[in-house]
Amino acid sequence: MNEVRPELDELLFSSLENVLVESVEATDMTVRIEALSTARQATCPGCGYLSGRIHGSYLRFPHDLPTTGRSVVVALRVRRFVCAEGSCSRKTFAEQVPGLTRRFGRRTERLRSTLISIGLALAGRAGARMTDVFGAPVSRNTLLRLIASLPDPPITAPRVVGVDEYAQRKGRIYGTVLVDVETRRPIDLLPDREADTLAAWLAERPGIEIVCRDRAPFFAEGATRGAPQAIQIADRWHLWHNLGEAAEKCVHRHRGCLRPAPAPPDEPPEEAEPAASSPWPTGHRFAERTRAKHATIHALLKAGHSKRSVARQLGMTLNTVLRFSRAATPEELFTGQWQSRATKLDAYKPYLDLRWQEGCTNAWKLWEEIREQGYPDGYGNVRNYVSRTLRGKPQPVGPRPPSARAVTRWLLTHPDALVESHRIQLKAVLANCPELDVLAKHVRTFAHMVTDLQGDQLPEWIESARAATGLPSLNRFAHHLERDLDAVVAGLSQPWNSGVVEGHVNRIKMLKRQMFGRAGFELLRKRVLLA
DNA sequence: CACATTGCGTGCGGAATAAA
DNA sequence: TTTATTCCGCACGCAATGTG
Repeated sequence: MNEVRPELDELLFSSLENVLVESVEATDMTVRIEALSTARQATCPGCGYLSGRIHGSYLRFPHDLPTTGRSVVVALRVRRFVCAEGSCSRKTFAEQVPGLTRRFGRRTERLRSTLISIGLALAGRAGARMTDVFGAPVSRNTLLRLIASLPDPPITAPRVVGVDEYAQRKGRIYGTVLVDVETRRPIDLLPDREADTLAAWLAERPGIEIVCRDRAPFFAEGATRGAPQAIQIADRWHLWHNLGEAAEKCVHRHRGCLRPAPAPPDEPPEEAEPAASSPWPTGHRFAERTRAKHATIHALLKAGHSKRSVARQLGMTLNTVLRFSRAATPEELFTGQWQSRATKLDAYKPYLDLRWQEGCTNAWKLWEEIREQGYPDGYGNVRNYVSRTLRGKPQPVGPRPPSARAVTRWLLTHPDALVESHRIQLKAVLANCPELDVLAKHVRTFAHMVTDLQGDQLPEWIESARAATGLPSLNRFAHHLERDLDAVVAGLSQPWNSGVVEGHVNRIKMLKRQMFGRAGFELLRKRVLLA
């Protein structure tokens, strides 16, 4: 046993000197390590002087890292020293084993730091559940308190700083994240998004040369006041994002142009379906009934039955049978008195067809829409039209038109990265609508500016975009850029990419989701900066 | 926040040890 | 032997830590 001891010290407290392990005993649930401190002297926490005069000793029981799911307790004999320093206010003090214990600590330092890591990664409740599994169960409060006790992370003075907002409570409470764009690390979190707060923060760090921000006015103002020496950059991520939003609005406005022009795909079905000339398309109930009757009557006549007998068998008037027998095809009979009579709905049918193609199959909603446009009658006829005519038609005559969002995505994707079929569809849409084609050209030149750092071309781009007719959202976007021209030109000319900043905003969103409800801003801040 | 647990500071007194 | 000093265990109250 005596030869084992030094090895146990090595194994259990390898990095610690002055700890001697006496014995280890394990039960089902716990492991108990008997150990004692062997240092000759200890430092008085009151005056800082070393003392070797032992006053007494006692056992303390710090919890240690669990092994194999069993909790570990060290039964550690520590000594109390007499402080010989006359000027010191205290008479005795308890020794601490550096790296193992701290004053008042109920856990070893390594268990403590492990719990802190769990807290930083998972925060309160989730972390507490983790510690159960881990074998050192603690409450969520303890984890949060451990995080709170962490020293404030040192805030470095960055050269290129990224600024963005994040939501603590979406729509209500917003804060500001600051990122060192060069090291890609978050440097600080501010509890609000006021220009004053940002200005004060920046003013304390005169070394800042470049501020990457979005075009929110409070950040522009804060940066101007707090870091007048710095170049402001409207970051490219946001520029591109905002362009995307403007583009989607434009496309949505022109959503009527998205249906591909009735070119090649529409012709073959027309040829393949000569019945298209018939006023009653297949699928219509009346037409089906007439076709069925026509077939039955002609079959019976061909089988040798007399017209009178057929009429008796089918419960029809002789006249009816005569009418059917004279018609060679059922289509000849599609000439009822209601046929091709004008209805009040006629004026709205093209609109209804369009909406149906767009995917709106809710008759009530369609009725509400055309009622807005002046349709005087009730819901009934609209329902009939939808259920008989539109629903009877196999809905997509030709491919469904792409959604505004899809077209926007194609517009914003580099042409080379676009799938073949999307490229063809996009080409068709642009050929169909000159305004969208203009939009596409602007998006492409903007993309070129963004990727090739061609900020000097911006004024020209803005002028052209503002003049583009039929694209008010693009005009507005260009107008906004013009108002922040210097920063945007800088953003398009500098290599700083602030996708980094956006990444951190997303990470905060995730951390926040794991954050114990009342833990508050300070804890969130520590987790963002330390985790 | 209220409450429980446990480390800490302190003094007391007996035992051990050293010096007179 | 007496006396001084140190060691050591104990009890008590305070305060830091931990829990729900």
